[in-house]
Amino acid sequence: MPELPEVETIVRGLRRLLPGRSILDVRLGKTDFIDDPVQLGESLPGCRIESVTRHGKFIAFELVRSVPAASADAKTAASDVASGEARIHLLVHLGMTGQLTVRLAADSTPPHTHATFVLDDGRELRYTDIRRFGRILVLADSQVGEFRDRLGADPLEISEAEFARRIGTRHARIKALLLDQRTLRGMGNIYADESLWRARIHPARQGDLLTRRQLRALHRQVRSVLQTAIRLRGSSVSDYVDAEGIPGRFQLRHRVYQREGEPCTRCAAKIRRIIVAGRSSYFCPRCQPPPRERKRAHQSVDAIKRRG
DNA sequence: AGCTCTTCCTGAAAGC
DNA sequence: TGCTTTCAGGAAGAGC
Repeated sequence: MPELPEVETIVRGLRRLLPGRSILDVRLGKTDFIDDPVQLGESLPGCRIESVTRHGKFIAFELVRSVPAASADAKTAASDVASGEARIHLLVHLGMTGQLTVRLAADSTPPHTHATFVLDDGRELRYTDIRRFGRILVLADSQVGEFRDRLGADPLEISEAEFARRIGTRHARIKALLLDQRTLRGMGNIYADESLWRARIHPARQGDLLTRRQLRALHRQVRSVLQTAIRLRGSSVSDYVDAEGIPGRFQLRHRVYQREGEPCTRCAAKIRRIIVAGRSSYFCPRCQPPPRERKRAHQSVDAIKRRG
């Protein structure tokens, strides 16, 4: 499943292929995962791709209209985006099984290809997504700031102090916090588990019960794991491939993810799997000791004491 | 308000 | 063997 390193790898690939190209046509299959398919089809043709960036797990294409929208009639003129505003943004989230690839128009189209952006150089940008957990939306230039602000900090850019402020003040379990895109943008299940193992923190620990030392270790390991994964072009589990259809190699470095029952590479204890925040969470029961089972009242007293 | 649970979807794998 | 059931997971929205 694509998380920050996979999306970053895809963005870097697309960045070499797309800026300068124009979108001639949009073809859609199933559209239940697209915010406004009519708007998507009407507002993109005639746009030139200026840049490709990443907001958390969203891939963002900055588009500039080089010719007037074909259907700028009274009906579509009411729409913010179609009404001739020059700069718009196409945002794509890959969900679980989404793939965004650039192929020659003549190349065969794989099943579950639900959006095809026909380019002006004989190629196509294709969105393929078996489960359709992804999302495609178009935003006016004026809406992008607000959209970004609803997401949390980028884990590669966040300072240790900001990390501690966002995580160390929260009651939720650390695994839930790492997965919450409004806290940090871009973390997913694989890198949450791998970071927690490296920082020796149990996934069910509460954010506000982590020590300063643990917060510091987690901040460091989150960044380290993500940077290493980007270097190896992401993790290919399930069906992830980058913009050129190439799989990543970080899955070979996984220490806990999908290793239930196998020995911990640090201490040889058997890796366990539990459900935290509705997600499979893999951890080493010896390196990552579980929080003590305590009654709620005792937890509160402890939390107050710890805060001093 | 803040946190957790449920739901969407498909294909792989387990179960019978 | 072959059909049926179960499960995985990102994030919106419901529920507590």
